[in-house]
Amino acid sequence: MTVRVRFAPSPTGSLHIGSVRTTLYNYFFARQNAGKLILRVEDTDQDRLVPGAIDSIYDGLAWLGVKWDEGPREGGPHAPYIQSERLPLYRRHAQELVDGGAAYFCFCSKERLAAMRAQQALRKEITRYDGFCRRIDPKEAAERARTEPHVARLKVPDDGVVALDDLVYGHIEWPLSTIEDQVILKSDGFPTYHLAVVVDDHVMDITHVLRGEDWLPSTPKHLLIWRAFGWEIPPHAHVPNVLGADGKKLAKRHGATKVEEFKDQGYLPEAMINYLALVGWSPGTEEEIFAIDELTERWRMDQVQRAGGKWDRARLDWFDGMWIRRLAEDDLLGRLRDLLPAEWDRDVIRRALPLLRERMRTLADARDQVEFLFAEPPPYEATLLVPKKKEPREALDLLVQSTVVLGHVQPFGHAAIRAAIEGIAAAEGWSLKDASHPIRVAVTGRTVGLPLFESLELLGRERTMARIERAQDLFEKGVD
RNA sequence: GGCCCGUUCGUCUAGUGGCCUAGGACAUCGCCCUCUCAAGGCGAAGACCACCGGUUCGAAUCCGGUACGGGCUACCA
Repeated sequence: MTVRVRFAPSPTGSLHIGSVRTTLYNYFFARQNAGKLILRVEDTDQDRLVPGAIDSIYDGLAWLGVKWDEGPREGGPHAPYIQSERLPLYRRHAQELVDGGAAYFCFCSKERLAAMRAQQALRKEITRYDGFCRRIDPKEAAERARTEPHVARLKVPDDGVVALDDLVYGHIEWPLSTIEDQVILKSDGFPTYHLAVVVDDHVMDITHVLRGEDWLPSTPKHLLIWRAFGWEIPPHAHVPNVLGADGKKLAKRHGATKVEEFKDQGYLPEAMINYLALVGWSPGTEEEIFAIDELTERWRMDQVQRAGGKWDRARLDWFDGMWIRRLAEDDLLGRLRDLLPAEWDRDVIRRALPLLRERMRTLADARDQVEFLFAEPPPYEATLLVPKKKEPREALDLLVQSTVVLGHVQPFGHAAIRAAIEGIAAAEGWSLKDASHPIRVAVTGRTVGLPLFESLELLGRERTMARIERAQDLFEKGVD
């Protein structure tokens, strides 16, 4: 039997990094078993649909490089893969349960249900459906169902237990007395999630249900539905959630949660995958840099953590830096393409790359770092040119000296430039560090940046000199 | 309230009865390297393994309880 797993997002928003992590685990599992990964869109709640959500799922996973075998756009033997397009299937199955006596029609109004729950809460009882419509004769119920609005509810036995041997969490039991007669078909004719997942997982031959831990509490409901149909229940594996820093489910208020936000911020998909895979799973060794194919090879279900993991941006940043430094030069350059103005000379950027890449946390950092090579430095105060413990006059002096010397350096390469500046520094009794400072500010407008001598080489003699001379002019007003 | 799950450095984690006076990584701090900033190297600090009790010659590891945290408790998924 070939392994078939699925990821089943609801199109209620943009692709969330928490669901990406779960999707990743499904992907690893499918791939390492030479199985199939299925994308199924669970849009049974028509009120919560968000336009563009499916695009976001496709875009996000495409960016990450996660591929699947069957889905809404790629089709497959069980199409359609969007639940709202499979309505007759669910209705038929709900009817089958009603006919078999495992489910029944319920005509209770929302008002009655609300009042009932309020009463129960008041008496400090468990709030659950009281079985009012269970007592209606099936024939009468069928008759009323023709004209009256109704839902279908699963008839849950009053006592006994349901149990699951979860591949991650182990054996779990639920007393049936705490589970209410679950709605399986809503009054708008749509199935609830509970009916739809079970029917689809069965019909689509899903061999392993691998999903987020937050589904654990509804699992007994699903188990009961599987049981009611008399279908064989596939193994289930729940994986812990990705949490916010406060330990609660990761949500918007914790900051960026959509993959597209990370893409836009210049993160590498490799880093995202690497980081995310390691929240909730560990190879059991001390290695931690893994490409998606290595993860696919190494990941094991029995190494999946049970406790939820907190989102840690700083750690993601570290992974991102590692991956930026691992990328081949051409590759890095390619990814920078859209982040840098087209008119910036790619050859210059390529030459700056070795200096640049160690200073990037994300791809978005590149622009700032190399901007001085293509544009004049932003305005700055003359005082910025003066190193600590030096006088403005001394700084001006040094700049003057440097234009003299840099005018003759041959060739205008970093080694010769360095030697020249070292020469001035020695003559003036300055440290190289201090001597570099005014020149760096003159040329870049900043006190920190790429290595200076290489930067000057990239800039070229003419522009270097022009900028240093302009810096000298700044002193005209200020000094004596 | 009820049901279920969880609990090893701030964070991600190693650890499946003796190798643990608990290892690694991120973050933090210091030193080195060094033209700045990074990167890199070295080092420090940081966890009485939630707590209490039991089993055992021996427990982070097994058992029970408690506490705390989380999830669910909808005609949401």
